[in-house]
Amino acid sequence: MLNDGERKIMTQPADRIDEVAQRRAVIAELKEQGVDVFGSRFQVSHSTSELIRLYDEAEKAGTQSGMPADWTFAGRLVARRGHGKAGFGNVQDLAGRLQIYVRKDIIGEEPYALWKKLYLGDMVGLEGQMFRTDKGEISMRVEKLTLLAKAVRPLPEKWHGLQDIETRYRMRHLDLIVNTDARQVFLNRVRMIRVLRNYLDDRGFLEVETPVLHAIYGGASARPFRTHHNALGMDFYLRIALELHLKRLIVGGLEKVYEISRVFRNEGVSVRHNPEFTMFEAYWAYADYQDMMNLVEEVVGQMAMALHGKLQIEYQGQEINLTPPWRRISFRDALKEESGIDILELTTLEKARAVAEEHGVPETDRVSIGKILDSLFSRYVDPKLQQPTIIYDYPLELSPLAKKIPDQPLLTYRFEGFIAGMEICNAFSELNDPEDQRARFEAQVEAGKAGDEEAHPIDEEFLAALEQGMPPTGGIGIGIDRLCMILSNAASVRDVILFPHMRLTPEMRAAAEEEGS
RNA sequence: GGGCCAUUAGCUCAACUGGCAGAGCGACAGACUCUUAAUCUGGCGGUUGUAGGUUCGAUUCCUACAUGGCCCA
Repeated sequence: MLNDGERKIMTQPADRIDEVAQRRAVIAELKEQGVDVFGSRFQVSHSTSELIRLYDEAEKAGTQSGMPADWTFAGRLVARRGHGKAGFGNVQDLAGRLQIYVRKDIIGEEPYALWKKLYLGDMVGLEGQMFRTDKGEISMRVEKLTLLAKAVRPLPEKWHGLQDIETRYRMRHLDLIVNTDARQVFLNRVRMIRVLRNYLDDRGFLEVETPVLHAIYGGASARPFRTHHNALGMDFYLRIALELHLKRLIVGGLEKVYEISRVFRNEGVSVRHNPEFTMFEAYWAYADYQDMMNLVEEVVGQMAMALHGKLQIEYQGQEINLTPPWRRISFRDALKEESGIDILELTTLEKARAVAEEHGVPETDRVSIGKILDSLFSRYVDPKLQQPTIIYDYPLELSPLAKKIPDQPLLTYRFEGFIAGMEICNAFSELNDPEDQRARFEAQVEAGKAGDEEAHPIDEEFLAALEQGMPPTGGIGIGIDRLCMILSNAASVRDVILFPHMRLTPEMRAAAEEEGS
């Protein structure tokens, strides 16, 4: 199978060989000379930033002349400036970049010839002596140069870098090499999740793993993906939430559990939606939704401190203040304030539909009171919730898994947290009355029959667990991707997902069809 | 699902009203032992997203499609 470069060579005269072919030719030449072009283990003694810091400290102590000449580091050659018998380069590792100074009279004839045959993008290991150049840059004077891997493909342009958004998502490795801010986002993400784990582990929560393949989907309002198990001869759904299995563990006496993992929702892709995304859910026996409000405020605050060292962060040009407590307002009051609609007056589907029509709710959303309320709320209230806000006491119709408020038959102990107009968490005092839960499931089935495609079916296994007796429990789910957007100032969810889902390119589709036939 | 915009050299981008498709970087050949977007000299590099249409002539105008982006639902 020919690659693009090779295909081009065959249609071009010999003096018009493209860059990839040139690089392949050099690799062949080096192999001929016995050079290990794709090297093996290399002992790295320091990172670039450590080397710079250590030299800087030695200089301040006046001991730099006694520094060892056998320190090593490794990385990708990202810039090079030649001078005939000497040259400078910049080598990048995860920690940063370090300038290297390569002299023929130091490393020798043959190694210098190898240096001349290096391309931008090649992976190298360096050993040498730290020093400061006349222009003042801490650098390594290379004593030994080891080729660790040749790059067949060139890097994106060094000054403007990789701008093309599509290529950044499809070829994330290039994005990570070239765009330091992209790399920073994913380092932020790692740190965020570490903070979250530490927070929960410190408080005695158990991290567990529950099935991804579900015979019956539930725990959220969403359309599922379907897949098939050949040996069992049955269809499965990819989970849309972690909720129901985790609550079964609460019934089982695990008391405090959490899971951080992928869920799948069969919906469109957008700036805020990827079909698979990372969900965090925690359940805490004997607690309630008030405890969950404190939890989310604390943990998000700790994340912000870990990433930015403060609770005031900037998101898309506006300052967001994450200092607890966040503004708290009930669902009813929030909707009334922004639209004048009082949810307690929408007691029948007819009344709700009339209001919905009046406010221009699309017909497809007018299938149930729940859907209508959801639609009205998203339109009038969501965009107003820029500063962190907790919206509490959600309508019953929207909350099939939350406990009712005793003297408010239409409301539940449920809240959602919003930042920058985005829903970032969803929590409730969990419904633990199995009879009530069965009735809620049945209402979902009715909503499904009425055309709500996001309604879910009855889960008998879950009900059997509830019938065993579940302690009163507080539960919460946090969408990690959106929180990462906010904490990393990313406009699109695709900027915080390493490999966001994209349509097939025509070439990929052709290859897939060939494979399938 | 609807609207708008984009797609030109490996990368980042130009090309006036329809009239010979250009530049910078990278890569190639050469010079250069403190440069850092190194510099200097020389040559190379194109199915203008795909398929049609209008035209003497299309990167440019029209249609459809593909991919991406933005806005709306």
